[in-house]
Amino acid sequence: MARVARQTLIDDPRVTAFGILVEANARLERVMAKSLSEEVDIPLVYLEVLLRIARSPDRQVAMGELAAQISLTSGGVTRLVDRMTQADLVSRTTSSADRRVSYLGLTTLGGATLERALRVHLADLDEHFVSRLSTQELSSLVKILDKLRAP
Amino acid sequence: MARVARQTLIDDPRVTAFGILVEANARLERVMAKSLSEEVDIPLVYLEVLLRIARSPDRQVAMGELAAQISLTSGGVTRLVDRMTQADLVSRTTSSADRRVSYLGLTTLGGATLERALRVHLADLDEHFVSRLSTQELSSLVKILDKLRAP
DNA sequence: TAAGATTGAGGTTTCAATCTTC
DNA sequence: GAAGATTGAAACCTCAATCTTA
Repeated sequence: MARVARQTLIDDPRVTAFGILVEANARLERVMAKSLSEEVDIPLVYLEVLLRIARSPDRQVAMGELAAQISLTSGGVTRLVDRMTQADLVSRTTSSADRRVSYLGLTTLGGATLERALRVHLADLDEHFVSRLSTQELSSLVKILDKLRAP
Repeated sequence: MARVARQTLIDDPRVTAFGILVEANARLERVMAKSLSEEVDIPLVYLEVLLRIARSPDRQVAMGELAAQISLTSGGVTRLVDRMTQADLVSRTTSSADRRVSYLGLTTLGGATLERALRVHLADLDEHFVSRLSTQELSSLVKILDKLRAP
């Protein structure tokens, strides 16, 4: 019957599974963002940017690469970096090899802010993420999610 | 040493684990959104709303409940529903029991759009989500993420 | 007074067009 | 012409204040 078929479509376990992923992610991001905003006075995306820079070779990232890593468009990253530059957290330097690309680095304040933010973030992760899972569950989760991450 | 400590903080496995969750989620949402936009001409959040309504008792949801489910503020939901009403996908009806609350239901077009969108969405899920995991991995993932979802 | 929803103001992101450099 | 980054316009969301009903 059509009605039964429609019901099945709506409650399809694949749809539900994806929904649970989205919900878990949204909830965690909300919690992390609130905490960072209150205790370090930066939005969550700032931490993501600072972290990507710190983890990059020579602690420098090209704008385009950063855009891909944090899932924003190039225009979005341009403005985001504008704000972070205004706040003296990052600084731009144009590449000497290819003057179209501009590299992003941490300022002194940016490095210090990253460290403060990471301590707050780790406490949040312990409270809302790690403590809810066993060691095995956490490693399974990472292993599985990693398969979903690559293009 | 300070330098070693900082390095460890940046590469802490808990931070990395959360980062992988965010990346996997972002990538999947991007893919799903692109596909829905191209093939059904609706944003991903429209599907989320249509689905929440269809899954609710009597196929009706209060605005506030919807806001909690899809992780938006009440103001955000008001405008989202405005747009969807404009597109004749949903309709508001004020509750007779409590005239402060307004319930959201599917229009005929909304129901048909939901069905079309779900078929596209399921194909995407198979291609980018389900096919990358074993049956066991998928069920593990759901079980683990479910623990991270509750408040 | 409190709860549910809406509105105005402000901030962030996307999309498309543009500018610069290769 | 193509790639990397930026800009203007528009879309969307949040926050706080407001309106309505309980």
